[in-house]
Amino acid sequence: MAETLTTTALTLKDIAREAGVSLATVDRVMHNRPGVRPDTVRRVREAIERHSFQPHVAAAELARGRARRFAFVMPSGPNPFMQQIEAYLGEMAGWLAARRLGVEMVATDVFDPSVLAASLEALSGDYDGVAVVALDHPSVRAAINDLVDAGTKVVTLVSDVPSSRRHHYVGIDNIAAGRTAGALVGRLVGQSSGKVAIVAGSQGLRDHAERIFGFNQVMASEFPGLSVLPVLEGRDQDDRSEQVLARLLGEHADIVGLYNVGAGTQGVAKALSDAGRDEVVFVGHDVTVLTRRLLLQGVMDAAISQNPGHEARAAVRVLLALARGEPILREQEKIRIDIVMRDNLP
Amino acid sequence: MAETLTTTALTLKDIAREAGVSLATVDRVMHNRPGVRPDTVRRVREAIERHSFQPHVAAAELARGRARRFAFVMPSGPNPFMQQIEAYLGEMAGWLAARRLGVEMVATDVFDPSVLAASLEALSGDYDGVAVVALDHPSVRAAINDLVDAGTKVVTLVSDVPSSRRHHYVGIDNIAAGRTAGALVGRLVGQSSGKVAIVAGSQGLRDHAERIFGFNQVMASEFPGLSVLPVLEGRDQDDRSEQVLARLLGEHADIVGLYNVGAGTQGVAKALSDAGRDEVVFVGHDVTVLTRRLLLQGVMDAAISQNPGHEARAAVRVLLALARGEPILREQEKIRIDIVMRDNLP
DNA sequence: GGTGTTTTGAGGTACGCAACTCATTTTGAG
DNA sequence: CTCAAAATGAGTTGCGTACCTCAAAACACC
Repeated sequence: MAETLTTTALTLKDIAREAGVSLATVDRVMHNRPGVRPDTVRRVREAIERHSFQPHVAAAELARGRARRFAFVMPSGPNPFMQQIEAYLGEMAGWLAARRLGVEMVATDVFDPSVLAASLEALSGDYDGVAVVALDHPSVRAAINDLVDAGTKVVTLVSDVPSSRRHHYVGIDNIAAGRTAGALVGRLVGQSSGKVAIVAGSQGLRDHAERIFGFNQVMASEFPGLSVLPVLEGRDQDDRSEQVLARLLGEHADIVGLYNVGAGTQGVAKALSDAGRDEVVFVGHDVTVLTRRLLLQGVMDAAISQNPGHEARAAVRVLLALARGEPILREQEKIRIDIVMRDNLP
Repeated sequence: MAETLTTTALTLKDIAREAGVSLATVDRVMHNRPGVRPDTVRRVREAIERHSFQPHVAAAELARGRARRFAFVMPSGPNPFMQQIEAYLGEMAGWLAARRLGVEMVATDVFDPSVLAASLEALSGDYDGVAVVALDHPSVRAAINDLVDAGTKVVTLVSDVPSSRRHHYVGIDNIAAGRTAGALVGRLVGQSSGKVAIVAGSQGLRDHAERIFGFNQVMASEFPGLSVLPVLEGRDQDDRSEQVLARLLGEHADIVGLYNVGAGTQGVAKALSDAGRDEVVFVGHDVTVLTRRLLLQGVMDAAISQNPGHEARAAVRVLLALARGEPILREQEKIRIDIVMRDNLP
């Protein structure tokens, strides 16, 4: 009836006795320190295995004394999504303090590879872990690898650098996000013909490119009657997004769907309403004060969201687990693609 | 440029010096032990506030010695959702062991108030925390309150008992879930007239009743052209759900939408396909092996999901935070209503 | 057998806090 | 002013690990 999921209550001392060695030797084995004969190592390892011994995380943490420092390298300038991440880190202040974790924000121009790389290099040695919103570029990749080689734990946040040796990526699968957007636009349009517009920040950004790729995939295979117009680039700015979209709306009277890949949402919404085209199915990204209002007003039909709070917390937890040498709860740290409509606004 | 979010590195000793008292007195204040003058209490509290001092969680955990025990009271019998929760707890085994947390599963008949109440009473005194999938019934409420009075931390899981004094509810807002289902059915149907069917387990179950309420709310206000048929009760069983739905489909040729509130999904799907009505928009709950397949096949159009892994982990984290007297990260522990379609299947 | 090197044992300290005891000081009532 | 009660100080122990030193033992090599 009552089934226990955990067992351990042993200490290092028990392992030492079990393996017939002293505490010091067990300690050497546990931390891969030299000076233990291979045969002895094996005996100790076996004793650990046999009881599936786990060091008491509280004791380990206390014993090491030294506090840990993490750095979050984020875009400078006003970006609502990043501000939310920062805000959530602020909310964790108590949690962090109780664990003697120091988290520092480092603002930099993440869109300039050399500047970003320099910022990363500057962190070397001072931090136990670094979370970075990274551009995928050779010099950035090299900077990340240098950090890793120096023993710093590195996670990429929101935007990945898969070719680097970063330990983990905390963010969504952007191709799947684009596919989801495509499925939503297609389904919500609910008719078999018409045109669909895409507004992106830049096709040079990895995440935007991936989203567009996924979007087109679904449109082509599942909604062949809908024709996708060439991608507009709004540089994630409101005014520019508004201009390019307004022109497009003027040229095509039969636009029935719109996918806004990045930011600049305010401008997109304005172009739509100024043109009197509120009936166009409008799917965008992220739940912010603005998109929340647009959803409630019915201007936006759905938002694809990656929970910034979850990303912030996941990044911290992953860095901490990496630093402690603990396994990562992959399922927990996976960032899900949320579909947010008016009625499930968080 | 680099902005620090945390400060603390103080110890109890520093607070004692700061307040001009001894360690013993600080300890008395921290743990609300008697024998300290109100004025002294104030001085110590102020010193703690001033530096926003937080006890080192690792040191505190280590010092208390005793391991913590939590019990999960779950429905007996095969229930995929509950099995998933149990599985996720299993995945946390290492995490739990490293923190010397014992988690035990207690299977019981949660649908029988007296049996459930008795199971809860039996736990009294043995556990630091209890998570329970609870029926909302006076005797269950009383049992929960008794546990709380005995100092045990109690969280309700999946299904709440709001009238009890449980410390926390880990689960979704079921009215909002129903509203979300309504919005999806309405939008995906994409036409202004037709009938919509509802299959529920029982209208006596709190969560089902709430979902139906939310669903009807949205249908009435936003999709007046769609008429909702009387609720079918399938007792969460496949065969019964299939029978009642098959009969209804025979009676109404103009059913365009279907909301399956609880389990019995297999039967619902079978009734639909046997009747050759695959075009009906079908929205249900939870991502299981079955619903995943149905979504991929296009039989189901969307699933409203509450992440069971998140619920399991949140319950453990909340119980631990409660037991330690730590604040709860509400944003983190809030269970979101996920909309899952084919392209964002987790 | 002697020498030098590697491996191991033994032991200690520190980490920050909880929980406790016991002695001492302060306070307030009579 | 006295005495008991209340308040406070001082100190101890233990939690399980990390990290360090020093000495002893085992070993390899000539």
